[in-house]
Amino acid sequence: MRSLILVVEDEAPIREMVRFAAERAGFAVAETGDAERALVEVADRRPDLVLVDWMLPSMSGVELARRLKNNDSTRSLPVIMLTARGEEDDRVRGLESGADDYITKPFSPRELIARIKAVLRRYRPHDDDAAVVCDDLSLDPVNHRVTAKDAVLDMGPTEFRLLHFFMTHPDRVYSRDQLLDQVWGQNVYVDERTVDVHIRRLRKALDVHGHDRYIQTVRGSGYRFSSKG
Amino acid sequence: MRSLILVVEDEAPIREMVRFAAERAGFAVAETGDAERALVEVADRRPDLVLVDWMLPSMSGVELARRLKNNDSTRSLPVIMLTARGEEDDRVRGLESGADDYITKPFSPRELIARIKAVLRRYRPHDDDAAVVCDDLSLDPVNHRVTAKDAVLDMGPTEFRLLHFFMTHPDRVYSRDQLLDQVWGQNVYVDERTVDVHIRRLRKALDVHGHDRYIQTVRGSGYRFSSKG
DNA sequence: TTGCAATGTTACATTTCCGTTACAGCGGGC
DNA sequence: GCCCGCTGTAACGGAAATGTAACATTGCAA
Repeated sequence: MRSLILVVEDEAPIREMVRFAAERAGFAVAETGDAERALVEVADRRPDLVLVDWMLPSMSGVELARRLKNNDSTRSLPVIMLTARGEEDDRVRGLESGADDYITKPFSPRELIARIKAVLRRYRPHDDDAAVVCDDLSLDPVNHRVTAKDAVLDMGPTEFRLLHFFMTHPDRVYSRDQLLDQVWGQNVYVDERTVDVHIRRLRKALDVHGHDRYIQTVRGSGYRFSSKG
Repeated sequence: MRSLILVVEDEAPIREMVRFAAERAGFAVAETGDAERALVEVADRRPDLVLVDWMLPSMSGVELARRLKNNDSTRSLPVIMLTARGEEDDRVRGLESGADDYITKPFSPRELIARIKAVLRRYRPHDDDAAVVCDDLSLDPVNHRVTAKDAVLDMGPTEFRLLHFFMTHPDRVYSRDQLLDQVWGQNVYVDERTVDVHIRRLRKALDVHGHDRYIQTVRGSGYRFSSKG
């Protein structure tokens, strides 16, 4: 049985409707009205999906979504945002915060189910937390640590996620768009050239002694990580 | 230059805004108010994306999306639906009809661009990525790499696309015009003699040892790629 | 063979793409 | 509050790729 967590302020109609719809779709529903509490629930229950109301007492829904997406252990958790505001700027901020989709209130149970299914369908589950080894490199997702020949490499979070993606998908060219999708998130709208900069930073971090031979540029297409030097 | 087709009834604000946003994002915009006409435009212009208004005179946007998704040649074409607020049931039908996303009016240029980019990013992996092998040559579209007897051949992007087309259409004569259409694009006009130059460059790249026997000149007609030496 | 048109080859200016650096904004930790 | 690390954007310079033109060569026909 799949499960979802509903984070919503005290709004009886919404709560009842979501419960009705979700249970019809085969989801177990847990709910809380407090964002801090929601973080604990997520860690505890490990749900398949989180529904977050835009307005929350202690923390905004945007902030909650952002926190979930900034945490490595919850990044792969789909988040749908509930919002009453038709003001488009807020909706963009909702998407940019990392939410995978949003629904504008009022909405029907049918729409909710359709969106849940759509999000789960297009969501690709992240790889598990197994350590990854390529040639001389060893990456430990749990401890956020990369070592090359017993030397611990220093890099930022984005560079780490980028390297993690590369090491789990080696020897294949990825466009900047695809990398943004996979490493930054599907609803993040940043300039493609940002990838270049982080590639540079990652190369610098990997370049312990001598030239980095892992990341290759494929002109006009993107970048490729080579598993064997 | 990427292009999109906007299918919308006579609504000047929407049309102007989409045009503004799309051009800023580097899209050429073609528009029509008629769904039947849109199907023709799609076949003709082969756009990268279609924006469909939910309300259309001759055919509903839902119906148009369904038709596009039921046709093999247009199935991989991303469709975004534009819909007025408050019709959540319709929005569900929009998603179920096969549209890849929808935007609720009113929306900002920023949101539109974000959604367009997200949808295109999602679609990129559906590119044809089957390896092609002819005689001694092996072409890998994913890695943009060509090998001949374990030797990696070095060539530019245009030469690569040219060779890719040849290897997927061997043993047939193509005129310079046809090659420009297939390899450069339908609405790009460059001098026909440019083909000669790139043929030359490709021949040079393929000419590892001895004379290249793959590309033959058919005087007065064009070039032919021979699958077997 | 000669002449002409088609094609091969090379050179070069322009454009596009990428590496690199600098910097401002933002959030977290103290 | 302040400092500091991380992030995304902009700007600049250089390298690769492209398209055009000029010249050389080939092939066909008269």
